Amino acid sequence: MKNLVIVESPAKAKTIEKFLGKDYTVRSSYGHIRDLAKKDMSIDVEGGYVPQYQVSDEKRQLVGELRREVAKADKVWLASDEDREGEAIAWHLQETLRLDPETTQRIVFNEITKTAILHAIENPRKIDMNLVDAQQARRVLDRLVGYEISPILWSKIKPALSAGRVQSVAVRLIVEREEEIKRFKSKPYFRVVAQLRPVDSAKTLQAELGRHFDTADEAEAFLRGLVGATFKIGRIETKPLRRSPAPPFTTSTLQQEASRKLGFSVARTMQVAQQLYESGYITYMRTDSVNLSDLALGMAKKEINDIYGADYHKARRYHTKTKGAQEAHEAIRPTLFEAQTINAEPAQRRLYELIWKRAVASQMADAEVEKTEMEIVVDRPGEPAAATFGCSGEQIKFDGFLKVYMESSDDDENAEEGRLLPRLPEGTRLSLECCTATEHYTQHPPRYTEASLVKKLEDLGIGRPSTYAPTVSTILKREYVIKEDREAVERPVTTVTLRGDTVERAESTEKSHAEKNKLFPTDIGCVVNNFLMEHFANIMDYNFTATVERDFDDIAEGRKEWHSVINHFYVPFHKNIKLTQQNSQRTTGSRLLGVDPKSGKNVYAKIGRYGTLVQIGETNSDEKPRFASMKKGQSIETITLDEAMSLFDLPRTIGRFEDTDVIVSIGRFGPYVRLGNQFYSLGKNDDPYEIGFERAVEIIRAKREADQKKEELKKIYPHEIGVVDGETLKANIGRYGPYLTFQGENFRLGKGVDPLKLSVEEAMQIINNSSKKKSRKK
DNA sequence: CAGTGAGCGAGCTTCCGCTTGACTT
Repeated sequence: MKNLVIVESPAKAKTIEKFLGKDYTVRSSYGHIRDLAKKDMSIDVEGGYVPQYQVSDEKRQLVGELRREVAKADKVWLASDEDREGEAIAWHLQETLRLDPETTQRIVFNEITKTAILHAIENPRKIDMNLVDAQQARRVLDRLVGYEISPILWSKIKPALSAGRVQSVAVRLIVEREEEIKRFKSKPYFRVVAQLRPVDSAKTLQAELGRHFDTADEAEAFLRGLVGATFKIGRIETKPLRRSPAPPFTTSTLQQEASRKLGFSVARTMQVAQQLYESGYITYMRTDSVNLSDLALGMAKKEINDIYGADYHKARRYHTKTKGAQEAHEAIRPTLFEAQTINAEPAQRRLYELIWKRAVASQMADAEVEKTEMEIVVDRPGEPAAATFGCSGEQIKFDGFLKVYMESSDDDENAEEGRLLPRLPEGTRLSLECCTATEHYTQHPPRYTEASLVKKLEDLGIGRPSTYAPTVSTILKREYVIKEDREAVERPVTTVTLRGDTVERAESTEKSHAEKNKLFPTDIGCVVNNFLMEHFANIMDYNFTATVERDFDDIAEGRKEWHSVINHFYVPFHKNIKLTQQNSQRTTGSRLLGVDPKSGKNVYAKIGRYGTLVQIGETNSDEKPRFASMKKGQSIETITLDEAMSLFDLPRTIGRFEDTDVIVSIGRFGPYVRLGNQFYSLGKNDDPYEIGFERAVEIIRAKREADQKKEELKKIYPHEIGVVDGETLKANIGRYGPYLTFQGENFRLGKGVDPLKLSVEEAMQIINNSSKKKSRKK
């Protein structure tokens, strides 16, 4: 009997094939094989929302191969994931491969072990059409929303913009956070810290006053009142504290920790995780589950017992609280817990170690901490109300999981270090060494990083593990948001110090927090967001996804019919689309900056077809207005009239070289120097408004030299190294340096390898070592 | 590839979720 099993991922197929023996062929569908056609809506709205599905060009060959496998097989098993999308993949396979629903077996397993798979094989079922319909509703809704709103943006704001259930809400979060920050008024306040010395002790104790002061004067008055005061230890409270480890990684928590601890972007995290997955080091990296399989629990236990001892082990099962989680996979964990680290390139090794630590720690004992809080009572002469200072200390009694892993938080600056307090009895008298009031500023709410945006989206139940990274890419690519750094700014701080009987004030500066890789909304992002908020408030509602997800659940449970759910949404939505298209004005975000002193005409900043621009004169006047694109970093809201006027300084003629004008300007692809009809791109640090003649000529010469080098390389490459099995083996040169070509495939060369000096044997060795592609094909 | 933003009009852009290669101006 010949069996064909189809799963979603090729790496999974490889593993499963080993468990099933020679009667089973395991193939992969590589995700969805069919989807709505890209062009047009591809939904017959009038005919009752019939989706028009299509096998895409990239999947056509695969579908052909699967058809041939089906023809050879007696029985077909559809083993895609056990969730809405997985069920739909199975159904699309059944339809496209023309499988008989009566004989086709649908199986699911959420653990890749022999027992789990054999158990699945023994318990096949039919495709659950309710679940499929829930997916169809999800798919159709997203298409309707995206493909009906986007064209409105093209006509009302700018071409090639986009809107969608997920991306538009992501942008909204960033725009609103920026507005919050703009509204935020940073206020100074004074923290008072005292250095106290217990009698007969050399060691001082640091304690902080329980309240803050608004002004230096108030702080000073307080400090003066401390002159002649007596200090003694009041209540001491010691309580045991337990800390528990965080659950093992999901996609979103991995992205957050890799961002905080390793500085990875979410895309990089996913790329490296994919490599680890394909090399068999970790389980699947796109998951919303915190569950560990029994196998994993056993391995973790053994590993912890071996390394740290049985005291450090505690079996724990975690449960997902995430909204809309589908839990088709395990949490992200090492496949083999015994490998504490791996021999791989640094990024892979570091991410792996992070995953290992988090997974292992999740099965370890609580940390036991003793927390001591000490109150210090101040008796001031002539002052009836007592002032109290406080200090706290921590002592780790048992480190437990902390031995392996500590989760980071986004604002580590405020992390309190657990310091130890001296053991002193209540009532101990203390003498005041000094007391300082230091000025601080209240902090605005933090801007989102890629990873904290993902966390927020996950909290709202918006988006899926497979789309977090692509969603971030989309809103960056559309230029709704940009990733930027903000340098720390210096601000004045006053400190007031009491030492002995004298109070002194000192002025100094402190630096605010620098921000790195934070997400800022752009002008386009803000204008699009305002437009969508005004006309499509329901789609922009943070609860929109959660609400429709409830409908999808109802469909999956058979309580609702999907067409009627879509109809209920679409009728008012489409009416609104038509109304908005007819009635809303073209939106440019235009702002009047002032009057051009030369012409007396109005100067505006606004969004144009190709980005933000500055305009002198009226659009609807007889005389055509003058335009200039804005520079990177400028925005409609903040650009000044002077800055705007200076944009018209280009093109500049800065001298003559080789009897030709040297002209500097900015083009479609950035700033350039032009000599006749030859163009030379400016460097990253060159400012076209400032650049001088000498630097321009330097750029021209450098480019010519580089071009000449390229010409010479072209003469050398492609370089034939030799002939193997009747196929020529060549070295070629591309954008990323030299590479090898053999049998129609390309192979990377390591750094420092001179392709011209390679022998045939050496080259073949490089090919054989790096050709994972080939071994897979065979 | 190197201003285009007026006006004319053709043709294009766009969603979310599932999954990996392919790729050297």
